[in-house]
Amino acid sequence: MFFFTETPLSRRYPPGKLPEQRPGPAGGARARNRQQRTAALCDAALPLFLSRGLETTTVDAITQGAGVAKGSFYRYFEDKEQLVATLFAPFAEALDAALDGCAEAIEAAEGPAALFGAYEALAGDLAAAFTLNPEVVRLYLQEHRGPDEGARRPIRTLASRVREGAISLTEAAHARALLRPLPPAVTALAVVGAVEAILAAALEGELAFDPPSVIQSLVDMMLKGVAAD
Amino acid sequence: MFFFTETPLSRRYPPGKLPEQRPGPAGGARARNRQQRTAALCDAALPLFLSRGLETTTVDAITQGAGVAKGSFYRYFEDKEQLVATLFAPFAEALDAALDGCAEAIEAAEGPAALFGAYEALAGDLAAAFTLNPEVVRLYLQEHRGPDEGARRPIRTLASRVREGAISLTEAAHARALLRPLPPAVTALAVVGAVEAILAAALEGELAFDPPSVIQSLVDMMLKGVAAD
DNA sequence: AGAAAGCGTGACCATGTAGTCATGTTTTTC
DNA sequence: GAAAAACATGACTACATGGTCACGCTTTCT
Repeated sequence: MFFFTETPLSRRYPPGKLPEQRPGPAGGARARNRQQRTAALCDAALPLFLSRGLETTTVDAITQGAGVAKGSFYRYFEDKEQLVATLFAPFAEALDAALDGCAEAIEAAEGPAALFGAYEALAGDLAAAFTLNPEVVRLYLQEHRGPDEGARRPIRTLASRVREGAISLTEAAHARALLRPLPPAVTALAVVGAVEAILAAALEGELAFDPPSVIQSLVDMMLKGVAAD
Repeated sequence: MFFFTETPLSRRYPPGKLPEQRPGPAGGARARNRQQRTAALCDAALPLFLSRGLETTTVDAITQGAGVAKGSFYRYFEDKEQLVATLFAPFAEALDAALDGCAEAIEAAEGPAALFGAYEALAGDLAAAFTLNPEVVRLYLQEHRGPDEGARRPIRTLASRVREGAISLTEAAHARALLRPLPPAVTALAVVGAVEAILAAALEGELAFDPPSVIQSLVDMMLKGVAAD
């Protein structure tokens, strides 16, 4: 029954940097240790990124937080950018899966009911991805419009995928006459922006409503604003 | 006719730091010089903030960009935070005026037509404020969700005012039964988020439509989604 | 006019940071 | 079991940055 006790794959951080000649056997001491150290560094970095900002957080602060020596950081990561990429990898993977799944479901859908079902499934998948590690989502919301430089690059890449995915799904809905005759890009970006703003406020504890009722209101509002009659 | 050649007051940066004993006569050499230097530093800082980020931009880079010695920065500003506050002052002033004006117009409004007029006027005022200095708006969009620390503090303060203003205006509309029965805070934040997302995309040149048609689509979408039938 | 305050400059200092490396230990591989 | 590779550590280097300051010039004020 070991597979029940394993962390779900999508929560696991991938390795950042691998040794050339002797990475060690899978499941061996080195692999286990690598996983543990990688996770310790990422988990120590995340709250620091949130409280001080991505660029102003130092490698020293991260290693101190993780309780390891500075040299260890550079054994497991090339630099801060690679750590950030690692930190976002599980979320990025879940997001891609959700977007791809929705695109396929739309492709296969026959009637409007199946189409709405595809979007509903997407919303559910996204909610699950957010719940996986909400702090990572907070970091995304905090940094995703900053300059595409250095450690922020992986976040900007993710932001591009979000925008492009939203636009392409909106175009699919538009092509099936599910939406009012507005430019799909405008519709998509407005919806993404609205969701992100609500999400940011909710994650900061600035919304005095329980999540289900907020989601209900948001979906209601967006359908009215965006969907064809 | 000198008042026609003056820069509009709202475009002028206020002084950052003032000398204690001899600030000099208004309109005198010192006042003129102070204005010029303050503006040069702010104008040099803005593009650097946009390309490198607020926190990673150094005082050295700013003074080099402005073509002045480092010591001059510290004569006119306490630190980077005060420069940022100065940079946003004209925009913050215009925003406050627009919000206050709208609140007053709502207070005085008798019928729904006057209310919609108030919101239209707000939209116009905001558009004017954005046009005043779009790069400042870009910087706001880039940084407004970062940690409320150091140089970013003035931007976070502005962001709070935006949120609070939007919520309070939405509550006013809600109280007059202009909106569908959704929580005003959710409605307000969603609208602000949608506008900000579209604005960000437009300012980055990522929207292949002319501004008027985008605004038309956005208003259309939001009214349908938010307004009572 | 002359004293006092403000201004402009860039060298300078103290501090903090990214990244390296020599050393000793553990794991892998054969 | 022994050689080679990987690992953990923290001192160390090289450099960048925030902020200061002494000096010479300009403006203000009386």
